[in-house]
Amino acid sequence: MAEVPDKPSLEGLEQKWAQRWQAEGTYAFDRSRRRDEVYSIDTPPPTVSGSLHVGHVFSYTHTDTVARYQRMRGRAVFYPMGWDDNGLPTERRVENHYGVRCDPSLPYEPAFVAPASTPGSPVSVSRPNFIELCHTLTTEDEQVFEDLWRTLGLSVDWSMTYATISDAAQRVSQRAFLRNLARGEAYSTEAPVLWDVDFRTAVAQAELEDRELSGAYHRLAFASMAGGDPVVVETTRPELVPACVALVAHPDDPRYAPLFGTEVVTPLFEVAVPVLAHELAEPDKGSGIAMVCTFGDTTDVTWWRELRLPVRSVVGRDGRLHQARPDWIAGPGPEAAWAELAGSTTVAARQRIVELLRQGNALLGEPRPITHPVKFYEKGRRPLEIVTSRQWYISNGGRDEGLRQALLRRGKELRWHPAHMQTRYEHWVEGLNGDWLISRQRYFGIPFPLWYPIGPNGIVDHGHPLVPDESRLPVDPSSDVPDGYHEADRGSPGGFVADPDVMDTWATSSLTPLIATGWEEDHDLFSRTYPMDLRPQGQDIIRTWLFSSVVRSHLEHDDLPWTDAAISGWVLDPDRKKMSKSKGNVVTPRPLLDEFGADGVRYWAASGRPGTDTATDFGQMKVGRRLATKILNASRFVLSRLPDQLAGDGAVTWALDRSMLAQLAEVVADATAAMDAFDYTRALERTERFFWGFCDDYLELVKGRAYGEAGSAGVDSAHQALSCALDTLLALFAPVLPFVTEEVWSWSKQGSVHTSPWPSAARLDSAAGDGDPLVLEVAAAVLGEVRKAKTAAQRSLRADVARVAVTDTSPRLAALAGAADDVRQAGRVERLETVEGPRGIEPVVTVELAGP
RNA sequence: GGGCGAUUGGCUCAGCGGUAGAGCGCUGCCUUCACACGGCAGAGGUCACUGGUUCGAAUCCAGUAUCGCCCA
Repeated sequence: MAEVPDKPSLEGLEQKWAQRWQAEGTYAFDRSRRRDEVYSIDTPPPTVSGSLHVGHVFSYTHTDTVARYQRMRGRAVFYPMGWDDNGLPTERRVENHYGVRCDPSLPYEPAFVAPASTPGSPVSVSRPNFIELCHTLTTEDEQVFEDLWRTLGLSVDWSMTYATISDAAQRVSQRAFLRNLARGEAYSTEAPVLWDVDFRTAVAQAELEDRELSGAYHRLAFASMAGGDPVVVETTRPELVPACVALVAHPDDPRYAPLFGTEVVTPLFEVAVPVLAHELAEPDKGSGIAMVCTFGDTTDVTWWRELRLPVRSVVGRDGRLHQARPDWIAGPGPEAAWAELAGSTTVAARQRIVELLRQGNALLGEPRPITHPVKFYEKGRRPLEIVTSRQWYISNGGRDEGLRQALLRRGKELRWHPAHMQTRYEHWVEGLNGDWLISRQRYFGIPFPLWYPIGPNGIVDHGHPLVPDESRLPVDPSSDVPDGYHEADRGSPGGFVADPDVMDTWATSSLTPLIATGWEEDHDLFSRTYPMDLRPQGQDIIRTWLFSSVVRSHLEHDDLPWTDAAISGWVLDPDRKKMSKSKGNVVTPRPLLDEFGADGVRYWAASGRPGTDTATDFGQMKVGRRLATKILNASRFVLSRLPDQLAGDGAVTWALDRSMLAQLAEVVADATAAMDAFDYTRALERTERFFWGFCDDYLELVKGRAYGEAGSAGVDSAHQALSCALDTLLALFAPVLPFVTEEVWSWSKQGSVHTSPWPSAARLDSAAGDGDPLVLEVAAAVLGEVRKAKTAAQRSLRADVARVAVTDTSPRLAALAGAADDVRQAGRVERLETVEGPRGIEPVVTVELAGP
């Protein structure tokens, strides 16, 4: 039966088995199984517009080892793939790829064909055309990802694939939003928001990052209306002087206490503003008194809100100062000053106003250069501005202490791997300072399923949005019409207007546990897969994806979306530097798979425990490939020795064989415990260490007997033990090395190793009977001494040995006796003598080689 | 500024209270009938530093330093 190739090879295994697995439905989810028999995985949907790098391979392999283990444990594994093709990253890629720019004012062109090559300046296209291009490109990108995943051997059920821009995902996303709205968890409000002037959209707290920027403190003189010396303010943003609404100092600051309640006059613009007290003013910073502008930074927003200050906005959504003169700037001097600044960017305005201040003797001394942290959108290139606009929010505990505490409790309920990642979650939730801003002023995304009534007076009523029935979802309010209205009512008094925004990507991807499991779309599937078991993801998106998913499930179902979260570490470049496109050190996975094979690359990936940063290590991939080759060859040896039908009663009787199985039983127990704790690395290490010993020692010791050289005694036992050990080892390696194990499995068996049962330590223990691990240990040690003597004498390992004398303790000699014949055969030893030493003696092995 | 993690042979890492481990690399040997994309063996470390707890610390505690990441 065994069809063992003469020259087994790893070449082509990926293609061969990927096709076979697909054709045979090896990884198909069995949806007849009950929830408690299912293992359900919330796979991170990769951003298909992003470039593939070795980090993807790393973390997705981790998840796959868990999936494969659970499958072998008898669970029906629900392991779908998703594509995150919705949102800003896709828009950017489409803009760059085709050289286009979306202009929502243009009409749809049915015959539009994308430019073949990137022209010099972007071509403006209508919103529907733009969205078509997004769909076209993401479809291509998804195919590239899927091909890679198949080559890597991810055991996903490809029939369950979802995309975050699909109709089903849009329905789920809009439905979840409408329910948030109905329960009062979603609301819109007009408020200051952080605004990226290049992307022209609001951004959420979770998407901010601080960057160190060089700037300068400018000392500005504000004349006091109470008389006396001017008040000196130090600011990094003098261009915001026209937006100044107050000065604040710390309430305990004796320098400014006498001024509280008085007014000062802003330089150049001659606006009277109050001097106020607030704890957030830092006496050590600059002159200790700050200019409050609407709005220069987030502290300004706090002061504006808590001190109930007016809004005097000067920066527009394009990042430029308004053209029109604000009405609080009046008089010849101020108006002339404004005219100098109107319409310019903040950077240009800053330069100009410094000159004007200097001319007006309001600038004291020269600007003092500093570096300071400035808030950026994580994908942005210019500092964020703060503008006031109407936006949609979902409660996330940032403004509701009860909800915050509930979400912190959810974080404690979740089992984190590694455990310390929970701290990241807690710190984030504790530090939230506002609700979750989910609206984005962009195009390729899921629209808010909302319209607003327009009063007879033409005023839009944002307080009473018109919502569709859930059965109508998904809706696009820009083309669909609210119930009870006609298209002709759009935009007219007494009619309606569509919400123009789309939801942020995270507002949809926070719902992947609901999208993947078919919430309200496929009740049967949902009942078998939700709540899910595992969320695997990167540590960088704990505050975004993980947290927002917890928020949505908590609000929608009052539960956690999964029981376990496995957080993977970073993949670093070969020099342990973090990979980034800008450094140009990104390693792409295709060439690695070609060079080392999927098993080799997976072996490297599996060396990274959850949460551990791991350097890209070609050496480890080479080692993995060598291990795969070794498995191939050792298996060929074992299987080619075995008869078609194992003879005898199937019992393992020989002491050495029983010893090996007893050792293997320990390995299985250890590996099983490790896999249960998501420690695939330890499971692999234990298996691998045993396997090399198995090859170096046990196979050498058993070789002669398995060949039948020593007569029939123990032949059946050897065959039985070899067969059992091989099956066990293949199963233990299968989660990490799916291709080589499947290939070898197919030489002697029907079906897939990946759907065979995970080995049982108890079964091996029972097969080992009274087997004592010490037998193989001592026999291997003696054999090792024999090899060492031959190596030292520069002789071939086949050289004959006249005599071996072993001095050791009684129990160890007794163990050796059980394998004496095997040791003599393997070492080509003529005489094996033993001398019993006292307890605690160090073993001594004397080897006398035969003549040359 | 606050927090989290790391610091073990040249490199990558395991060990986490009882005489320092693995792989890679390096050196030497072996053309062995499963494997030369191999095998066997050898050399190589005062476990970052300073204190403390303990009969005993790489392992527990405190502090210091360096590195990485997260949040201000």
